[in-house]
Amino acid sequence: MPTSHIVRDGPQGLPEDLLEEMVETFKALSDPTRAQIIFLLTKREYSVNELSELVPVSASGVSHHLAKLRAIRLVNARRDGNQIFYSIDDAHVGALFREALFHLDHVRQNLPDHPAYFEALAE
Amino acid sequence: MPTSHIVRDGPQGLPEDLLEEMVETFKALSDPTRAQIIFLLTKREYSVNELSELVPVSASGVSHHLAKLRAIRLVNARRDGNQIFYSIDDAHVGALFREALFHLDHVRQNLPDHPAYFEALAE
DNA sequence: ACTATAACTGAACATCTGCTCAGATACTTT
DNA sequence: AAAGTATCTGAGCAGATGTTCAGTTATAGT
Repeated sequence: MPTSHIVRDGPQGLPEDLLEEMVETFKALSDPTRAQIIFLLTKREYSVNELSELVPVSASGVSHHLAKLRAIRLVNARRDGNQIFYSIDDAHVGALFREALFHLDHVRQNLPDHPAYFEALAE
Repeated sequence: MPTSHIVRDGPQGLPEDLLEEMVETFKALSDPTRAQIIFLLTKREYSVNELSELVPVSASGVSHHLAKLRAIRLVNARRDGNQIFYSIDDAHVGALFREALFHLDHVRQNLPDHPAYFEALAE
C-alpha cells in the first residue's frame, strides 16, 4: 500500500509534510491543560512544579505535556539546579493566540452580544 | 463536585470560558483532514462531494467534519439546488494559518536546514 | 410518482489521548 | 553517603475521536 493513509494533496491543497507539521502545532494548543501552560509560558518562564499548581494536573502529567511540547520544539527547557524552567522564545506563538482571539471576536460579532476578548492578551 | 474537572485559572491564566473557546478553535485545526478542508475553504467554496475527492475520506466523513465546523461557526453553508457549498468568511482563519507557518519557519531556522514554507500561502 | 444525486445522521468500531500511579533519574543539602 | 526535592518515564486505564456503514432527508429531472 503506497500512500493510502495519507491525505491527498492536489494542486489546491497544502503539501502533505507541511500539513502534518502544522497539525502538530495546532494539536499542541488543542488541549485545555496544554493551552493554559503555553499561554502562561508566553508571559514568563515557569518550573514544572509551578505549572502543576496553576493547572489541575499532577506534576507528572505536566511533565508529560512538556515532553510533547519539547518534541515539537515549542518550548525551551533551562536547568537551574534542582528544577527545570520552561519558556517559549518564539513570538509567533503569542501571535497565534492573538489571531485565535481575533477569530473568536469575529464569531461573536455575528452574535447577539459580544464580550471584549482582547483584554486577555494585554500585558 | 464543584469545578474539579475545570482548569484552574489564577490571575496569570486565561479565563476558563475563553480558554475553552480557544481550544475548540485549535481542535478544529488539529486533524489533518479538517485542516486540509479548512485550508481549501480559505481559498474558495467547495461542495461536500468536491471536498471528499480532495481528502481521503468518504462524503459521509466530510459531512461529519463540516457539521462540527458549523457548530463552532467556523464555516458557512450555502445551499444551491442539490448541493451545499461551504466557505469561510472569516479572514482571521487565514491569518491563523499564516502565523502557524511563521512559527514553523522559526522552528526550522534554528535547525540545520530550513525550507521555504510561506509559498504555501501565496495566492 | 419515480428515480437519481447530494448531503445528513446515528451506530459501531478501532485508534488515539490525557491522566494518574509507581518507580527511576538528577541534583542539593547535610 | 543518605535523605530530600524536582523532574522524567513507562504502564495502564477511561474517555474522546475519526472513520465507515446503513439508512434517512432533501432537491432535481423525467
